[in-house]
Amino acid sequence: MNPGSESDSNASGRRSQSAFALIDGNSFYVSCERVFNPKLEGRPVVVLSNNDGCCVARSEEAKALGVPMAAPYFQIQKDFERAGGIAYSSNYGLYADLSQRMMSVIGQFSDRQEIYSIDESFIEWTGFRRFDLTTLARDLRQRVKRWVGIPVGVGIGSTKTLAKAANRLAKNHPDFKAHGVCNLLDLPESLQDSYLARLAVGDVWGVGARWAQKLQNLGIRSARDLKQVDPGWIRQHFSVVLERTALELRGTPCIEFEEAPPPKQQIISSRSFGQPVTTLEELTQAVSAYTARAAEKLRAQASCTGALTVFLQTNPFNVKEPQYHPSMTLRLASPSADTRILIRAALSGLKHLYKPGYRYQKAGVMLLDFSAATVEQGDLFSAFSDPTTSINPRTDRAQLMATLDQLNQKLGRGTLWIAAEGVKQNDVKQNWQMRRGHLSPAYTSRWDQLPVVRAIEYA
DNA sequence: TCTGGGGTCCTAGGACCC
DNA sequence: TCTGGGGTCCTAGGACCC
Repeated sequence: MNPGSESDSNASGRRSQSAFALIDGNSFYVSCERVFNPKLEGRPVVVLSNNDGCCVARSEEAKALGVPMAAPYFQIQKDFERAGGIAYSSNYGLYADLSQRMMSVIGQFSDRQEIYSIDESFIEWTGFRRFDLTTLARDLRQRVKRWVGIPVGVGIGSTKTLAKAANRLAKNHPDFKAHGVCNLLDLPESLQDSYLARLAVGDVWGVGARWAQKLQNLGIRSARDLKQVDPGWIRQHFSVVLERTALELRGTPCIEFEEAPPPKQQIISSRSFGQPVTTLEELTQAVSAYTARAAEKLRAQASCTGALTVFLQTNPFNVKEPQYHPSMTLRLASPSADTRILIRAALSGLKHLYKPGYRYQKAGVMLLDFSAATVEQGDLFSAFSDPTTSINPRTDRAQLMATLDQLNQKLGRGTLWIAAEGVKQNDVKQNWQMRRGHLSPAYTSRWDQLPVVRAIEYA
């Protein structure tokens, strides 16, 4: 673009400017719980991480009570409940389902959508010149609320970072809060800047706690300050990543819009245990279950893995106990996505790592070094069929895994599993399985837990 | 007693190659 | 006294995101 061209030099240059909107669900997990439980409206509500550990979502009322993000629940439980607060265990099945519905409604408002996380989505509105984007955003909000039941905020700007900033303002700034929409493109640059000046530098997308502190020490306190610093200087003193953020604040798009997420380069499956675990037998079950989960994800993106890391961990918060945090990476003879092969490798690693006498708090597996399933490399010694049978180990294996996935998808996770994952005795949970003491029903994904509507009789 | 579970990108330094 | 230059790959660590 010519430096002197209108859209480049003109501060408010709306003419051919790109336009992005960021839409996100307000306190998303809490809002999901509220959809089917309207009694929660107006009350302090938090949703907890796995094992009912930390508060990962807070309603406005809970924030007003001073519950910090990621607060360990056991530390605040007493005060919170005394103040009328309610806590829920994470019900990911429910949140994932409502997320899909929300995303598909949002997708009706543009042909370019990037689903950025379970509760956030960018859409591109570049070239929507005949629309008033603020009005369009309000329509979007209404439709999501009416059709899905989730309240959302919308921020609009000429780059993804500015759309993020606008979204922040839409939620927190009194000028926008009422309508939940902030459209920076509608404002002259001087006014934009005065709003950016109200946004702490640490609230800018891409600026974490570390950099925020360092920036503040240098006198760069707001989004506007960061916008006005020379990007080259930022690159020198921080990194090319933060330089891009600074450029984005100036209206220069540097961050790709990704309609289709690229395949993952690594897959992790790990969990903290419901209770400390000491025996190899329990660890074997847990590691097998996590490996099965990781293998399922691997197949879902049509990859094979060439290597796998197993790790164990004692509770790092328990400083009085002896700590042990070993890991081991195993290479497979040839890339695979077969749960049985992966479990075998993981368990052989586990046997090396396991030492009795520790109270283990967490275990996990990581898959790395992926290749496409379609170009799976044969192994000279196993690729040939046993001449006495008609079994082809490679294709039959893929078919078996596909059948496993189909059944578990159709009939629910846990319909078919590898015996090494263990068997519940009389429906009693194994120690390693996570605690979920405050779980709401799977309203939308289980027949036996559908919400029931009772007729109300009027006198 | 109880403290989440995923991911990505960038950089620096060392090993190694021609 | 003088002691190449350019490249790739891998790993660890540090930052960030939700």
